[in-house]
Amino acid sequence: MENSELLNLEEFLPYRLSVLSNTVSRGIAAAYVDRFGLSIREWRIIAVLGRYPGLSAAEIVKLTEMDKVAVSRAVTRLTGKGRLKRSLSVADKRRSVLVLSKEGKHLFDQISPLAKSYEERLLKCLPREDQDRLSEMLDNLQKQAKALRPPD
Amino acid sequence: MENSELLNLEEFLPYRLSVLSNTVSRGIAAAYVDRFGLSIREWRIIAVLGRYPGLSAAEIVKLTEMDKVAVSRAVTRLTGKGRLKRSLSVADKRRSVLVLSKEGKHLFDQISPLAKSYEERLLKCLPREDQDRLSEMLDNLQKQAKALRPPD
DNA sequence: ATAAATTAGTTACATATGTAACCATTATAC
DNA sequence: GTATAATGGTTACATATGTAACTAATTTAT
Repeated sequence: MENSELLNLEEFLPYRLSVLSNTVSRGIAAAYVDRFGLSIREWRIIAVLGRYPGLSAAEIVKLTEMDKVAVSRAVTRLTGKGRLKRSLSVADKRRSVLVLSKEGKHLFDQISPLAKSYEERLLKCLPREDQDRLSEMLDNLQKQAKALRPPD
Repeated sequence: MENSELLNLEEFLPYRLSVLSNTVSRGIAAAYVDRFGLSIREWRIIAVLGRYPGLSAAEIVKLTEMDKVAVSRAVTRLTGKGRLKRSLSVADKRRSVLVLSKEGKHLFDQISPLAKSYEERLLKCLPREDQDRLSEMLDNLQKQAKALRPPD
């Protein structure tokens, strides 16, 4: 066995992405989980609906790459807490139509600046041109990762 | 409220990192989870011990940013399945000394090339110089994210 | 030398998660 | 038009997970 075939975890991109993503997600979560009683996934749904009101659960799944059961459950919880309003599409009675309630919007308005502030501080470690380049690379990687993924 | 303060999820780095990391992790997991009966976290521990035999659980925690309970449990499972050998440090009887068993090594040898092959295919979407630059950026981001994280 | 604090690791509990099976509705095939 | 397939979403089950409380060993302070 060639040593070069063995994995060096510290240089392994998937591993580094995972570690970074966990560190970052927890860093942001620290700013809202306790304060607003919102899980990371719930916040993600608030955030996506804040941007795109009226999405269905399936559309949230596509946008966020979250599991559809996870979305269903988070939506149920958020609706139960009055942070989301759920109705059925007239055109297709299977589809839900999801929008933030007044309270949900308020949450979105409060957490958005916290999240953006975190991002800003995080990106301070990169020069502006690197930031743009990173953004492009992440787009490309995401497309490639999706292409490599076996069909469900 | 200025619109610029509101979050645009698609441009939000933490979100994009999370989505990418999930897509990638699942993409690789598809190659080993069913085939070798190994969870993502178990594989991560195999991988890190393949590289650094003799680590303690706490050292694995530091290296991987995994939760210490998660590590403890994965180690217990792996030991139970005969994929890991656990002994106690002579110098400090609290510390475990963890090494791959023969079977664990075999797993590491089998999965490493699969993982590396995935990484190679993933990185094909970036020119070589971008790859190097990405690597640097991820290092910087990781350091920054750790610095921003509130102390435990 | 001993009490208090720290560290390594595990356990118990409540909650979260993934998989598969399941309705209900809509689309497709014939 | 009816049977079949596909889609949106939920539920049930087994497992996985995070938090906090815990034991045991070691270190630090006095």
